[in-house]
Amino acid sequence: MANVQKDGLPAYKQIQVAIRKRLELGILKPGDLVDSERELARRHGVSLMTARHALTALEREGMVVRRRGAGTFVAPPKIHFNKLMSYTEQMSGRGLTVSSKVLSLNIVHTEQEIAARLALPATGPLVKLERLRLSAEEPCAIETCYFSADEFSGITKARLDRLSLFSVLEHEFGIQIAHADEEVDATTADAHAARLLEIPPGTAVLRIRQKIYCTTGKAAMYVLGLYRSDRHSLFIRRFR
Amino acid sequence: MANVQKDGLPAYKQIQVAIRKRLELGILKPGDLVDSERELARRHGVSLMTARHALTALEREGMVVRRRGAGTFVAPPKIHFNKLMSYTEQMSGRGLTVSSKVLSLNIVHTEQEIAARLALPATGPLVKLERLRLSAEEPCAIETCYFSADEFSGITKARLDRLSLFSVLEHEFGIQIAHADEEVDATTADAHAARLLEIPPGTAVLRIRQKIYCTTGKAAMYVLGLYRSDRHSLFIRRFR
DNA sequence: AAGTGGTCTAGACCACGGC
DNA sequence: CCGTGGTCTAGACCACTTC
Repeated sequence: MANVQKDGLPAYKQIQVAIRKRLELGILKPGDLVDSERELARRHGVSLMTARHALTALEREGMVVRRRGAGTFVAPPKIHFNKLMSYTEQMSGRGLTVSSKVLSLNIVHTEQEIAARLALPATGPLVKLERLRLSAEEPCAIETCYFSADEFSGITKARLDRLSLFSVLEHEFGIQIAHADEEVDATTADAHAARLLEIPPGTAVLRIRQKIYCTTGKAAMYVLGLYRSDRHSLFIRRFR
Repeated sequence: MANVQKDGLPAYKQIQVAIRKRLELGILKPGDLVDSERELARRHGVSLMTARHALTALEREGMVVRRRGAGTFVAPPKIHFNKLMSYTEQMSGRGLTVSSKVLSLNIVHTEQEIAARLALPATGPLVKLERLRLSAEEPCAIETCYFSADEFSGITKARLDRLSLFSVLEHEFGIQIAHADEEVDATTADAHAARLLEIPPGTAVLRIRQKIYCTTGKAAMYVLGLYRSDRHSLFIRRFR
């Protein structure tokens, strides 16, 4: 049968990878017509539903646009909508060099509200990791992460200077990150944040509170981020 | 065959409606186990893939959470993630009464950048509709919409005071809205905006620029929104 | 072991777009 | 008209969770 996954990757994801590669190589350019569902199915030796699955997911990422009767087209910009990526991943995907400075890393017992959001005991020990994110040597964002100290012990300061927190969690702790629910609003930088971000106090910044879930359905991490609004926009795609 | 759509609604959407109704009636509460794919398929007389489609889409809206091996559960909050809704629709969905005040409604020829974003001629006539959005008599947002004056002529000031712009476009102009690409950032209210929103100048506000597309793939409208950050949060769900 | 979601097949008909 | 995406069938096996 053709549905044997000889490698670990499902067929529909392999199709996505193939399309993404054609985009990176410049074979496909924005506006171009992507192979139709039937064409993809034939070429990859899969059924229509599988080829369809690949394209539908790519559309939700904003990579392609599908139009009934017309075809599937490569979307204009190179922005990944609705794609959960760590700061490191997002920025390096745009060719920007990023670095992080760990401002503080300690264990707290007093953040009852955040512990509750992670469905942990109110006084449960939490790792609180505060990092300043820099891109091209300029401070851009402050991210404060909270996660269970019991589950993720041994996260060292040294690692997080260069590695993505996501990759550390995924590779070294075997966590599979599934999705994040985010609350976005605007606020003004207080004195502390303004000094770190090198902006005047009272400047508007984008605030994002993330609750990150893993595939088991558990909330694994809570992140509070403050982003310089002159350096950041959030791109999202919403469907009717 | 069972796949005849005797009414206009596809089977998978009918299943969604049924689940949503059970939630509204209180039969289903957050945390509850939703019918499994097989159960839904049997009950609605559809195939597994169709029942599955219904649940998958509900998950992307944040209404349910799916866990392999365990089941599908009703998600805790009552927030619709990633669901494109007009201001009117969003607010009335939360039981808030909204009203709009049309600040200006005229035709402009000078907004070249916005015309370009809508793929219209640079000097093409654009309807510029500026509205103040109020919720419970309090000013909450300023929304400035731009759309082609040629295509959408006859939009009257009177209608837009109470009707959703989306519903006017969809019902009276036969437009089917498909999705919106949005750019979100933070900025400070200038004197004009601050006066209208009744906040001190310099307050941080959430700025959302929307490009709204219809099912034909055409960009139908461009919207610039300024939202009081003490009254608004944007909720989104992103996937890995 | 039983039940769940995740992937997949090999077809089908429909609605729509462009020629 | 033909090709496209949108919906749908009636099954199948796998990986996983729960008991």
